[in-house]
Amino acid sequence: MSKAKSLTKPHWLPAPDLEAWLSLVSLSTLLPAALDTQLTKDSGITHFDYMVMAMLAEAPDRTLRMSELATRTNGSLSRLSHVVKKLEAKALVERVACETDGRATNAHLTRQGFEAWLDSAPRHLEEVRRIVFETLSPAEIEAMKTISQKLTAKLDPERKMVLRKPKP
Amino acid sequence: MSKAKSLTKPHWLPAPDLEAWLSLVSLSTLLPAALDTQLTKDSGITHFDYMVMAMLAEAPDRTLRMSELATRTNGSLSRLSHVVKKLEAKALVERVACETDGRATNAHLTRQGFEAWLDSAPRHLEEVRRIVFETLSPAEIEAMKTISQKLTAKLDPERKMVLRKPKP
DNA sequence: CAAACTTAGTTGAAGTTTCAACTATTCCCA
DNA sequence: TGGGAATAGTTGAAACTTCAACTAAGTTTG
Repeated sequence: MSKAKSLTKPHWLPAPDLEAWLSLVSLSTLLPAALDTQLTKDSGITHFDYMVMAMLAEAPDRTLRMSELATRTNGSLSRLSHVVKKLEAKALVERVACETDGRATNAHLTRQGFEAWLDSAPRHLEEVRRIVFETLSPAEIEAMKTISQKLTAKLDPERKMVLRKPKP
Repeated sequence: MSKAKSLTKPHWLPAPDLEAWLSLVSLSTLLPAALDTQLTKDSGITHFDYMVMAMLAEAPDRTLRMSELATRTNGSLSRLSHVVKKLEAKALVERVACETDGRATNAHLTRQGFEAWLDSAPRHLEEVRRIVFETLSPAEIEAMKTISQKLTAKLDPERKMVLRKPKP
């Protein structure tokens, strides 16, 4: 007998794989939310703001090209541009035209921005320790690193997610 | 000699731990973005929309309480309410007042919503396979599950992130 | 049983992110 | 060398999420 369009539900992933997948989805939903909550509450910044400041703080001269900063924070150039504008309004970052390339802009973490980052870091890292390093064994931490690196490599094969293809 | 406020950078995480942590941060930034991109392009929905429909599709009667649905999708009730309103406007979901509890609302996946989900699932799962299951060994998949479960347990100790504490 | 509290959900505003369009500069190569 | 293509970045609008305030119904307890 012929069947009408089937209403069978597509668990098209074997049950154990589905469970593993959903646990990863939960993690990548809850983790960013938790980091934003902690940083907003304690320091009035988002986790993305924190990462922007952290990457600048570690860079020579506390300065990076916008596009390099976008790559290091895994953000789009547009997202970064909006966020840097906001941080500039708070005097935490300033933008300086690049002298050797007229198209480029350098983002520079101000002294005040550096100190704000320095202030926020201990409580943030405390939270990171609490969530991750108190929870996992050294072997699990190593596995987490390997797995995360393999997956991000698949997600961003060129190590450059800031790619933008214009229309034909 | 006494020092002014130190400007030493706080790598307050041992280098190997920092590397492991940053790889997890990258993953939980890039993964949701990749899922949204695939689903938006192929099916015009976000990953959160997909999860809402998936959870309803698997539920008896394709129906769940809003608060239960929020828990299963790891979203806030407010976020869910906005999204269900949007999906209702597309006739993919409908809201039905609960008869046994006057405060509660049931979300129900319409026939049309179920078919839309069914249409989107194969391409989505193809992407999930490509990203995760083609990339990791069975042992790594198992490790990913264990690690994700431990971390989400730490992030959401009550299995109920929809908690809201009113002011004193 | 009624006041106080808790639970369930919605809403509008504010903040954030994405998307597409745009400007300006540099690179390439014929 | 000059014109097209690629690169770097910005912007405003639309879409999405969070936050705080709010309504309404159920629960508890003095």
